[in-house]
Amino acid sequence: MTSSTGNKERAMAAAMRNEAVEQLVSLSGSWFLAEWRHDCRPAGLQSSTSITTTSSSPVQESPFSNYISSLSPIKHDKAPHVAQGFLGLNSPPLVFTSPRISTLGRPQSSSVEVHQNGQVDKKRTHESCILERSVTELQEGLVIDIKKEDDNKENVSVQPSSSSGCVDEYLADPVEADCANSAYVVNSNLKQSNNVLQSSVNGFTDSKNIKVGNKNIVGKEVEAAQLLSGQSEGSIERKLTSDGKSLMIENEQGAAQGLSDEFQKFESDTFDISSKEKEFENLGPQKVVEDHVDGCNDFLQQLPGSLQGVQSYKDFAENVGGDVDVPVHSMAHDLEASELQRGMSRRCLQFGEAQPQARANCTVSTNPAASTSLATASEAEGLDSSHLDLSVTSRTKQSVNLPQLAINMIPQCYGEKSSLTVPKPSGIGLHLNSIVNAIPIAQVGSASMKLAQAIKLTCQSTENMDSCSDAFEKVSAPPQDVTLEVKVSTVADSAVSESLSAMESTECDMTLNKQRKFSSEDGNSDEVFDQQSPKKKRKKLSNSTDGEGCKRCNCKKTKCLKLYCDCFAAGIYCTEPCSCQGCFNRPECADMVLEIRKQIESRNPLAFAPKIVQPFTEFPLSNREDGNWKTPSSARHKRGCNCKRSMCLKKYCECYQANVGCSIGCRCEGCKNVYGKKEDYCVTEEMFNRSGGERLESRVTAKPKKDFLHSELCDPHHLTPLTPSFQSSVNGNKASISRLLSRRCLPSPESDLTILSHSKSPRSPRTSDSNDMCLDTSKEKLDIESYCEGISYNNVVALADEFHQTPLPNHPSIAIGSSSSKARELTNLSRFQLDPRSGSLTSGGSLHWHSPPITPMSPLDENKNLQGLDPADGGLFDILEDDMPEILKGTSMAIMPVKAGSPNGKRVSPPHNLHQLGSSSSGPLRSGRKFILKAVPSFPPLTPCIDSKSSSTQGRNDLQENRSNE
DNA sequence: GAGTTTGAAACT
DNA sequence: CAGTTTCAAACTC
Repeated sequence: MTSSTGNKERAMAAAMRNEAVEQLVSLSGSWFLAEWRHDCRPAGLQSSTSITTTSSSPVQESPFSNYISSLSPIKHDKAPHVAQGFLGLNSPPLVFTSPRISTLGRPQSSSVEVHQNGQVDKKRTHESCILERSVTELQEGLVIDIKKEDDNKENVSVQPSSSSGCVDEYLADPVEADCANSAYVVNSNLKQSNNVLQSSVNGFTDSKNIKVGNKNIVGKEVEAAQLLSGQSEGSIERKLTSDGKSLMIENEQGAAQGLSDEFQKFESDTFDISSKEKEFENLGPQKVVEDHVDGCNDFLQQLPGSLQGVQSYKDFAENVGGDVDVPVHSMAHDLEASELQRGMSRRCLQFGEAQPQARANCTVSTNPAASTSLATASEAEGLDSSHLDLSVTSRTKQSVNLPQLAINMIPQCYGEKSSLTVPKPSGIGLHLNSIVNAIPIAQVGSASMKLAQAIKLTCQSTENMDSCSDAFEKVSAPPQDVTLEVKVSTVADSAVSESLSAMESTECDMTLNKQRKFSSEDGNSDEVFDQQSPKKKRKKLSNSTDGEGCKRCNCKKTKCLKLYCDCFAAGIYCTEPCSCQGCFNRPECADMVLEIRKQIESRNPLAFAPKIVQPFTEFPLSNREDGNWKTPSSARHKRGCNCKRSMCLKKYCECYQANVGCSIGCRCEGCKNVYGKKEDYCVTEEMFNRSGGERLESRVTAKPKKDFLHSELCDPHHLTPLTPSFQSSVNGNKASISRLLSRRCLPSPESDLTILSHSKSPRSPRTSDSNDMCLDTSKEKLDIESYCEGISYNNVVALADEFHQTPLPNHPSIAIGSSSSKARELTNLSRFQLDPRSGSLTSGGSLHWHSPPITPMSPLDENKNLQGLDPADGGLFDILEDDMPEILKGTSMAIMPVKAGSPNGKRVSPPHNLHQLGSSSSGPLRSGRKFILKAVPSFPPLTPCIDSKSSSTQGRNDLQENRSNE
């Protein structure tokens, strides 16, 4: 009887689900759902409907499946991959899944919600009716199915979940669902681990109580006399799962007097009903739960005798939480074995695979508390991991083009939400995993998994795609996105969960929103997942900050396509650790990223230049005799900071954050930078001026120090003193010179530094080459030397490479620094992506090099660079400087520090002086570059600092000495 | 974990 | 170009 009825019920449930799905679609009005339904649902539905093997088919059928199939790696991976990912996710799945599942369950929950809204009464009545039916049917073993049908009718969503009798009922009633979930959980737990069960049990006392009670009852029934004679264990389970209600009914009817007896026994048991009830209430934060509970309670109440029975059930359930669980599990186990494999299995199985998980998920989602309880820390971690895994996979797939279908299907997925979606998938994954782990049935699960992955991928990819397509449009419509995300996730989940999930997923979509509302407290699993988990990760990771180079961003609105994003600014793609939302800074969106970069560069060619530049020279200044430099390193912030309140003593200050001292370029107020005060820097400059004052003066003349540093320095010409002679030489060897220059100039900021270094560095006389080239002044030589010292470009590059996390392919970022091998610097360098090839930035001047970042343009080979650069072209030099390793190697020289570093970003036309100089020396320099000067405070070009310096430092003296020597 | 502060980036 | 707004990180509670 039961088996046949169960089949019928299943069929009914499937039909109901389909209808429900359609209804949901219509209701939702989201084309997405419709799309999904058409494309995917069939498979999912089928799977759901057809208990057994649907899983695989659905995947294939769905576009997603195609997509997945297209992705060979994924395919392979899918099973394993997904499984793993899910597995990883699995742990978390509880959380995720639950929400999703809950959403799935939600249908019920939704219905429940409706009930809450006012349909509760209906529900109760309905339940009562159902119960009555069940009473009769229970005997037959059909009760559950009937209920499902009823529930399905009323609640579109619910039934799907309940496809199989027991499951259906669980699903149908939120409470039941919860209970079912708990039961499943328990079962799964039994299969998987007791811990989960306990957590679930603890979390869902209500549902558990009910379910457990039922189960227990059932068990008792079975034990007692197997009230349902002839009923298979599965049927029994179904009855049990169906709810205490049915049991109650039975009790009332006396059909299951044995049960009643048992109930009485339970009552007699130590269980405190009141406490249970309290728990129940507590547990019932969610409307659904409450509704269920209420409904159950009401129903029970309606049934005079039932109440006690119910209470007993509750108590029993509680007991079950502890003692009962085991027996129940054992029972469930056995039953599961039979049922799962049988009819129940369908739902469960299909679910099955997903089922346990799905249920767990459902429970979680439905019952926030339950979810929370269920989600153990480990699980949460698992979720995170799963999430990570997903992200990883997505990345790995980055290149993969999502099928447009998928994209089309999920147009909205992109954007922040996409990110959200990802997690959900993970959730799915979890389900799958759990399924896989728990139940061998994996096949279906795998299929669903595949779908889920595909969906995820599509979502992500779509996001990317969309983002790409949309290009720069800002992500918006958060609300929609959310829903979409939910849908997506739900879809994925559904895929995972299979047929049931399909229906449920749609419902879930519907319900998710509600649930989220409900569960907002819990934190929407999805959202939480998306955000919180990332945050957590982020925090964890953030500490590490990738080891060094990479910071993890947490962008929410910029999509990681603006300089606000550290990753984007650093010319690297966002990575897993990032907790950014709607991130487009991914390989998938390389085109988009490039465009944006170009745009930004167009506005500020140096936008992507390393912020921290090491002076060519390590600067004598800092470490050298003078000792004036406090900064640990000679490095300085290219643009300088603009701190007003932090006094450059907090990480708000970019200089401080980079562990570099403030420089002239800084506009900070009250600078107390421990790494070097601006004043000190000025002093050094002064020294420089004095030592090389001539040059400086020529360069600086009009500009404030900063400007001076930035622009002038950048300009080789400015450096000029050298220029004339230098030029001559330069002309002869543009390339060489350019190289040299480039080196020096490397980073604009550096340029400043370089200049300083020049002035300061007097001491090191190193480079023979440099000597050759130029340098008129010994200083220059020194500078060069120092520069050479500090930098071995190659070293730098290597370091940078090492540190590269995810260098943008083309990113030309220059690692200037080379300076010594300081870890910090390295890190800095790592941040900047060096162009491995040339190491140089290409572009002339500020302009191009950016493009490279993304695109591998770097083409500029050194040669090109050199050529392009022409010593004359200051801009190129500036930019290139950094890059040119060869230069460093080879010539020493240089002198032209051009730089680029435009200080705050404002562009400055090349200083006239420079032009003059440059013109004389080499016109090109001037033309090319844009000088970005921050507003230089009104420093008299050098003077103020110089003045301050007066006291000054040995460095100056040294310089003077050097000069004198020369 | 949420809210505030800070300063860079972006916008007008 | 200056001023304002937006943004994300850093910081505080």
